[in-house]
Amino acid sequence: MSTPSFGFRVTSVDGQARSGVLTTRKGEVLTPTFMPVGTQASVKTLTPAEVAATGAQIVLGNTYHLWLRPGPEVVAGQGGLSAFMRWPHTVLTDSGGFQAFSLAERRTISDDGFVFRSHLDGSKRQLTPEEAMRVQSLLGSDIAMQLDVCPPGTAERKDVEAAVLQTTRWAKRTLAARDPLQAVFGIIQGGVHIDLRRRHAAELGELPFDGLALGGFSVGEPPEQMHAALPEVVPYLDPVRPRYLMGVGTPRDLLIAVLAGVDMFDCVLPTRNARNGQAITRRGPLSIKQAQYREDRRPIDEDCGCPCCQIGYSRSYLRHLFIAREILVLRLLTQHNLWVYGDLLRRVREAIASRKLGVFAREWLEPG
RNA sequence: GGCGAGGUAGCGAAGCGGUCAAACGCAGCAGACUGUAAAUCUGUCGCCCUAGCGGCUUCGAAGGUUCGAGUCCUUCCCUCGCCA
Repeated sequence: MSTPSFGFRVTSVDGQARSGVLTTRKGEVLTPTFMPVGTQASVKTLTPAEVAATGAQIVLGNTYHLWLRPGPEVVAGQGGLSAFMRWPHTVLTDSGGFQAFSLAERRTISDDGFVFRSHLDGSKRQLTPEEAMRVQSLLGSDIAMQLDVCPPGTAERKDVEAAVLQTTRWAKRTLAARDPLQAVFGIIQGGVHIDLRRRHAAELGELPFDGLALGGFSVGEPPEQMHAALPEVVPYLDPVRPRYLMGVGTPRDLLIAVLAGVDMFDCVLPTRNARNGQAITRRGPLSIKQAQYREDRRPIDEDCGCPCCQIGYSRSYLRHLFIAREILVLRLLTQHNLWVYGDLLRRVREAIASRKLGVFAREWLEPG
């Protein structure tokens, strides 16, 4: 909690929700914040300036992917991840714990760590808590995540409990191996079990992490279970440290989580779904491929300030581009979706500052 | 005019006597996507419906052989190639 250049202060509180300022080596990040995902040192299809224009102040990179390719030494040789990808702002790196979940069939777990069979060439690679910290130090991210054990949403309680225990053991090893100049967040597991979550939050809260994350949500459990758990769990995370809900989510998920006291989010949903033809709007998702838009002259959303909507590209045109497999539409929809998230979080921060988050959230959560 | 190849669902293309409403690809339509192995994946894709080992109509046209024909025979129509 004494990492140089890293800090967090809460500036406004509205119920359980709070807005604040995260300070990193690169500058300030206003919270609540959404972090676009740039797994392989790139927010797919966009330049850093385009990402920043959506309102993002921090992006996420991935230990697992960059570890395998191009290798952390290459990135370090380029001056670190921010310099490498020409994103001059804050970068957070995920630890590879999620790949142990999403690539579960390609890895084994032991007390020491994970052994992956590389998805690139099949070679065996061992990722331990120490290796995850070594790699992230070389990547030079401003915030590193501990290696954790993320059980699927369908896991039985005893397996979730085991994951919690292992994650705590790894948390201690993580801190012993940390780069003292890099902020490090611990990851709380426990699935949808409130008691496990609270206990784990207390355990990790005792350790000198710079922030606390909630992992193991949106991993297959019904969204309502997460929605129900968040207000029961988030207030139990140390309020002086930033709280990060990993891998979440839809605009609705974000609002529910902010109301519960979450400060940071990341999710591939706006970027991946953009590339799969889905525009996210105030009124819900819009699948640009649908035949109903074939002759629709309207933009995705008249009230949106993103380049795509401001230029006035019609749904008809965007549908055509998508069906013709033109690359432009992937960029436009990615920008649009990230813009919607950036705009949403900006409004959320304003609403918290003026203590009107409840009203704001109701409007969003009950579209009509 | 002669010889050869061929006409199968919107398109391309399998099919060589029964289990063929007909493989596969494309196009079409719908859906999924939440710490990114994703510009990916899934379903559907002759017509009808009570949606089923359901009914009906199909494989250029007509006729025939057969218990049974997209598959065999005859004639006709049409494409493409080579030769005149």
